[in-house]
Amino acid sequence: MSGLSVQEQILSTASELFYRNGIHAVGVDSIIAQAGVAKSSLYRHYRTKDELIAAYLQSEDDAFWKRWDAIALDGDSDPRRVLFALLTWIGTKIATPGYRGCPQLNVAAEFPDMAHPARIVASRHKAELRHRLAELATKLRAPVPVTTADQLWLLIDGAFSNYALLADHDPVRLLTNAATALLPPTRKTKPSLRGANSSSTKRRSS
Amino acid sequence: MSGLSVQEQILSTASELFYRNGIHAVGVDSIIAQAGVAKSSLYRHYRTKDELIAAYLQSEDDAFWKRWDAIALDGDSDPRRVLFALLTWIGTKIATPGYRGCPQLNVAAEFPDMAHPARIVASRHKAELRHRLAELATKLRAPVPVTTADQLWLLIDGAFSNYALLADHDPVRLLTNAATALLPPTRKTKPSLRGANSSSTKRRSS
DNA sequence: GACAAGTCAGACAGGTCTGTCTCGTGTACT
DNA sequence: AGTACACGAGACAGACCTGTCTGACTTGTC
Repeated sequence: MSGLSVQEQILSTASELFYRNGIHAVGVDSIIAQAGVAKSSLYRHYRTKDELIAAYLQSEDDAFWKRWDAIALDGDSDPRRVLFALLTWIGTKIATPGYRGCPQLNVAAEFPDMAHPARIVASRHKAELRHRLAELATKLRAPVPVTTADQLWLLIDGAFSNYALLADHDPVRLLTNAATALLPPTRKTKPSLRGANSSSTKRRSS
Repeated sequence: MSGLSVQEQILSTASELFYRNGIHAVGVDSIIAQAGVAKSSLYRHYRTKDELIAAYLQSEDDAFWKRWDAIALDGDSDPRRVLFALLTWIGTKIATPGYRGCPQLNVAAEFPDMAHPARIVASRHKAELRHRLAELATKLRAPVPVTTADQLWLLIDGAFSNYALLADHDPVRLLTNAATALLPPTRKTKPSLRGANSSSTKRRSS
């Protein structure tokens, strides 16, 4: 019924448990129980639990960029609209019930050792985010693209980190408004882009 | 020699170990060993480990606001200089060797349960940060103080979360530049341009 | 001196953790 | 038919976890 190979089943189950409960709170015994596989199967496909954690983050990384590309390569060539679509996607994720923050940041917070295999994946993920934002900022003709990219980066990860307190405060609008403030103003006297974008919602209350 | 009461010694040692290694990686046995106290003493002052974790975050909260007030109430009444002094403090912390991120965010990432006593302390801490930033934004005459405050909040926590990748990239300048871009311009000119001043400093190294 | 409380030291219970190992079964391929 | 191997089930080792309990020592107070 599952249609997944044993290895896929292990990774899929581990990912869900890791993300929902945190790494240290999830033992391999509960993973194999929920996945319905034998412990020997888990250790055949993953040499250690640490390796499984790294594989979990790697799969999250893959899924993240796949979705990113689906939005960025949507056919819309206007970089500003692309950025806002990406921020809308991220803000929507944060407001989704069951969301628990960025997996990469969560694991990084749990493992101080920068040499941990999962930590290496997480660092690479954030470096990639930084790189892609810099590309976007360049297309957006920001005066110093790397600086603008870093500002957007912190904004996004700050939103990820505070998902619990932000979910009720329209993170989409918060992110898009902030991006508008950080980006160079649109030249032509089109008065349309100042926050009316993507979130024509009501005024925030408090 | 320590001059600390047994309870203070326990909390101090636990705080250091918790912060450096993460909560789950630190057992009470290692805390009492390093603190040089008996296990019964620990459990006399703290009913459970969870309570000790909450006390740890509470003490970090206290220290954070004490330092914040020392900067904010320094005698300088210009809110813009106050904000920049605070951001400089935070950016400097991030670039300090041994820094491991915001304790509140780290613990929050490790404990999904919002009802966990430590999680309650962390939520209160971030709500307080949000509140104080809103006060500052009001003094700064931001058009919508709460929005500006939230943007600064995400910026700060984004920097905290990425301390490892940011330490080598001048977090002080990144934060202050971002704040400049987010705040209303200082000059009494028309409030039409924003963000153009973020590139007034010298070029980033990379 | 008597008593109470704080403390240290450590045993102990009951559970969980990661990782190894054995054994029996199914299955695909030759 | 024979072989190789992935797999499930589970015992097992050795370590670690939180929390309780006992006993001896010290200190302060009456």
